[in-house]
Amino acid sequence: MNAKKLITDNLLQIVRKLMKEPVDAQVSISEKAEQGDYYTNVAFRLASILKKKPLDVAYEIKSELEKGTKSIKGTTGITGDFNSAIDRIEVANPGFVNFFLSEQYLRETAEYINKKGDKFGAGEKLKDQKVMVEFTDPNPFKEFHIGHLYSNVVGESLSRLYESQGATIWRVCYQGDVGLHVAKAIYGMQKLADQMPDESAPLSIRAQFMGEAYAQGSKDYESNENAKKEINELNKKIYEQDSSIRELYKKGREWSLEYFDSIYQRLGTGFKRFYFESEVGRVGAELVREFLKKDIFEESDGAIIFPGEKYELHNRVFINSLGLPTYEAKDLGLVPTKYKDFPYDRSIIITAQEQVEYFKVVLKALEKINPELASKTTHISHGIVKLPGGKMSSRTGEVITGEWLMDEAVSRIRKDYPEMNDKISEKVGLGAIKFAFLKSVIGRDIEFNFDESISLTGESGPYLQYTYVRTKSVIEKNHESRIMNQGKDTESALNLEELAVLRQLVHFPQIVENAQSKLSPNSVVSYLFELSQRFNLFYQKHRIAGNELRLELTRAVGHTLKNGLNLLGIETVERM
RNA sequence: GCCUUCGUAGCUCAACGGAUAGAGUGCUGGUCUUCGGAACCAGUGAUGGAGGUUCGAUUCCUCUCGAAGGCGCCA
Repeated sequence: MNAKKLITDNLLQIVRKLMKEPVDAQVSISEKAEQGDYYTNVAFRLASILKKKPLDVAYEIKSELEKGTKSIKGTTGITGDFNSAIDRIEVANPGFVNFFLSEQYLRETAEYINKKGDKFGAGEKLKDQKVMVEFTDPNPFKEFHIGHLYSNVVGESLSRLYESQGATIWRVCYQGDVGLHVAKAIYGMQKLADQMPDESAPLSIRAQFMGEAYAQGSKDYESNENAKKEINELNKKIYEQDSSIRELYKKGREWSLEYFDSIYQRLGTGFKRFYFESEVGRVGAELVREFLKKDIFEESDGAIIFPGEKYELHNRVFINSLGLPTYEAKDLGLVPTKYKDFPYDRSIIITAQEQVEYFKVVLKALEKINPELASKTTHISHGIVKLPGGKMSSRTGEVITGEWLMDEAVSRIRKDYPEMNDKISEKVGLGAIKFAFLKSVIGRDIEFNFDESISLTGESGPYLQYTYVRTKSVIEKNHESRIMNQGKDTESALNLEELAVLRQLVHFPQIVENAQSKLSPNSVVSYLFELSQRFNLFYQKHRIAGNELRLELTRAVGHTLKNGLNLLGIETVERM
């Protein structure tokens, strides 16, 4: 199955023969049909060392390869032999060596994929690895906005990519249940007490009330001196777990968490553990005080800071002058707490990019305290979701919530396709959102415009789901009409469109592996879209029913689309 | 002021240092005796600017212009 490995191994032998020093022989996927299925640029590297022309070296490599190629062991599945997998080798200006897969190999690929089914695309690179992934991180008492939704979609997809390579994943979520925002929300709850819904009210009503309460408290905090004082007092009470606010605190926290749970369920994320700031603050503060004695931290203006400036970063306060742990200290305390629960090989923390500089400092402090855990921790940042109408602000209540976006996408689908049932429109609507979020590189901002971003045609989630449905439908129809197979058609050459599809299918496992190591779900998105394009063109030009090879190919496309969409957290439907 | 990230078609996005910079959308014009038209085909159109490194630069380095984010008691 692994043609790339076959080429690489043979290439390495040749390189070793031509060169005294080891040179890395890279084999890449070609981008154009006339450039074959794989190419290597190794001739360029050799040329500068050998002081020859790249083109001459390329020809030399080609003839060496043609002279003696060996099969390799361990190539799973089909043809593990170079000569039957590779149809021909071509040299192209100014020194590329291109490899063309044989038709036999491509035909066998479709069979191979159908045998693998749901497992096609999976690898074992990270077998036995334990990875903890922290993402979404909304704050109780505040709303779940589209930024959280984006973070969730990114985190879920990265988790699935890790899982596809054999890793054991713990999804976790870290939430701020103490702090000024909570005080603001509780203040708002008190002020709006007469509007507070009953316990028995629907979740959406209670969640909406919490959003309003926070906005109210937030507004008053800035415009009203007395309110500000009062909220600061509330904040202290929260840390002290004062009985006067216990009821409201409990209620607000529960409502929020219940609401978040309903969202995770809808999105398909199963968190293994929820962490709260209230539980890691003390651990963090103790760590800071302990290492204050060892001069890792310093006292400054009554606070305890980490002197990031010593390491070309910036200073940050870990314990404020009131003696309370800041976010920094809490994050520090979170690390060993996590590790105790799940002794990971790698811990990934996903946040928006505004925390990039912040995390550099925290991780530097961690490095001084616990180098081992620091080396296992990676911070990954994603961009923010930008709205055309200006910035989103949760302080003023001008937010787009995650739920609103999901509902809006689903109702858009319902409007366009009224006969579709609710279960399907839900999957298609969420698919459109997830696709829109994952098609760009993680780390860049997303320019969000509902009409353009949540597309139902062209490069979109629904297009891929539609293509999947089409593969299913065609196979089903073929079955119903009992069109008998006209023979396996092994003699006639594959046509251009069949070739295009097969040559795309071959690369899926490599794309997945690469997407995991580069943390780029967007490369899976591009791949699946191109596969769909090729399949739809093939469908347009050729009749599938009654032709065994084409049916086999159609099935293989179906499996690949399903597996690929699954990596993006997008569900397929059988009908739409 | 300092630090980080980013400037690619009208718009939204791609492109391990590789070949003629790809898509979607928009606009123009086409395809149907429907195995699902949420489809398919053709045309249109781009690397902010100036240097440098390299066989080769959207990608790496320097400068410059522009945008976003961050910079001790928020998270």
